Amino acid sequence: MDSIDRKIINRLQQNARVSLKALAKECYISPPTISARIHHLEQLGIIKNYYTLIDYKKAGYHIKAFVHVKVDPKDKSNFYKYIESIPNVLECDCVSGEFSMVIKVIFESTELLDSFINLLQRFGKTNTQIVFSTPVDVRGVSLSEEKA
Amino acid sequence: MDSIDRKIINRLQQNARVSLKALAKECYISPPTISARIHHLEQLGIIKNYYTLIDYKKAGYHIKAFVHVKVDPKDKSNFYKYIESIPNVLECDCVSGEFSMVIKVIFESTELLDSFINLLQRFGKTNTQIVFSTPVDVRGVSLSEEKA
DNA sequence: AGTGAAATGAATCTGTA
DNA sequence: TACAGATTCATTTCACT
Repeated sequence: MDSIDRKIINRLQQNARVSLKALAKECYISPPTISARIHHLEQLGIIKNYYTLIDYKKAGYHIKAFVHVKVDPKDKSNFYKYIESIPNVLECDCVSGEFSMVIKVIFESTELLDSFINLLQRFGKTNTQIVFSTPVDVRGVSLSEEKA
Repeated sequence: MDSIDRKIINRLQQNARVSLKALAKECYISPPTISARIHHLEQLGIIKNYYTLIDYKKAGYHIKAFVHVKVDPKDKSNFYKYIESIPNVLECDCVSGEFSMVIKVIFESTELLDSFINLLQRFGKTNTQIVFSTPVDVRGVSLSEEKA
């Protein structure tokens, strides 16, 4: 991981569909080298996936929420299996604090969110935050492009 | 938005770098048509961005956390400007409940997270959840490909 | 690791239905 | 809206530094 790799990663985070040619120009190295570096970063697992961000509201998902669940440690593996299988789950993290799980979900309506929460109750107490607006939408980090 | 558009969106969410040719084959229509549909979806704002998901730990960001902040409504616009400018912020949502803001952040160390939280105090009371593990990492929704 | 030139393969443009 | 064929453009391979 040198400064060129970091520059490549930064550009790919901003736009995953940027061409090798454009990257080559910006990094002052040739397209074959860019290609080789990207493959290397993929192999190392630093680049995990190329993902398309869509407007969920325009796709009919009007409700976004963070659902917190207090899951008993012994139910964790069942919980993980269940939560993975729900397509409405956009992310799930195990965190410190009273509620051990944070789940980011989207639903077409509050009714569907409600029935999801009801199903979750079997794993433990829940607490839900409805999202009103998103001042900073899903984005990547800018890695420092200094030599370091 | 017909079933072909939904199929295109689903594939792009799984892999933003899939070729038009591959998409054309899977949707049983020609590459130029795929291209036109994608441009149309971009124009409508349904497709917002193509984004690369990286392994933050491997990039040196060992700490991920959700920071909740109780922001006074009159400070909101200052808060938005500030939070937008911090590269460590991966997402920020305005939510219901006692703490009006949820910020997803990554940092190289707990010390850097701590100094960020200190700076946030000027906007209001904070509460932080450190992420231990991520059972479901950032992903998209599968839109139904049925005719509907 | 890096390159330039050739070969391959993909995306766009033009015509047309 | 959709297509097929021609052109343009990007990506990969390869021989070489």
